[in-house]
Amino acid sequence: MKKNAKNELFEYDHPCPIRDVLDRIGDQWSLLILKSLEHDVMRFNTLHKEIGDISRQMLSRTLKRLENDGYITRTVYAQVPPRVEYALAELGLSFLKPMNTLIQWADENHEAICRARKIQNL
Amino acid sequence: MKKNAKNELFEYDHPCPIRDVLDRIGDQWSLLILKSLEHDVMRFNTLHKEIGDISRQMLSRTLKRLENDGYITRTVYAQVPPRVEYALAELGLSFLKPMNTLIQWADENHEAICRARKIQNL
DNA sequence: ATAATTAGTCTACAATATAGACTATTTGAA
DNA sequence: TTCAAATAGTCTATATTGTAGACTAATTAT
Repeated sequence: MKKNAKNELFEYDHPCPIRDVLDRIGDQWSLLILKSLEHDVMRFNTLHKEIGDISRQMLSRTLKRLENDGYITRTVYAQVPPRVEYALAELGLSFLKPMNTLIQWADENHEAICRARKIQNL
Repeated sequence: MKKNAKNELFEYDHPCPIRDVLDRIGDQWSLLILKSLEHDVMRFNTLHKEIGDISRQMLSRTLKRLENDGYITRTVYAQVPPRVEYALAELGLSFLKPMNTLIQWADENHEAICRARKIQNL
């Protein structure tokens, strides 16, 4: 078990970096959340509405994981009703580049995939 | 509902290409499978062993989806015991580029993520 | 007094994934 | 002959995960 810069214990789950990163951002929601934060700081409910079909529980969990991994920051303002803002952290910012390469590919190949895809319940 | 080149009906799920692509490859296993096929054609059981912690059912399902979307091909040889080979199709091949950009990022930032990460059950 | 607002949490239920037994068919060994 | 081995899955009972929507606390606006 190792320690980070702040002398906290941290995990080093997989010897394989791909696995380690994918286990976190390779889920249904992480990329969508990061993409939503690309241009703006966002509040919880705004994200919830923007993404549309995520449950509050999953949004909450995914945000916590992303924060814990250093992709985003969470800032609480001492107000009522509460104001909590999520923003990309340095790591999240640097992740935009490969993520957008992926998204660009998706854009370019969207039609090809739709054409290849037969109707089936898979 | 539209038709593809072979005059089959196909789905065009989302107006948003990112969603449409992510719904398919943004799961726990697709990227790992595609990565496994990068250099070699592979058989079912070989993939199962190589990935290690995927259940046969999920491997089977994910392969079907990847095939259905045109990322991979499935070739059955008339032998006993059966021989079924999975390989990257054109779309899967073209997907390697953005995927490897992502993987390279993962490699480069693996340590930073581990350092940022505190031990928690998230 | 009451409603509206926010960022979540909680709970009962629904959907999804897992492990591991099972299948059919042939070859090769005892 | 009879048995084991091999392959590509499927099936089923169980375990894990996700969902919808009610709920909370605190304050402002009506």
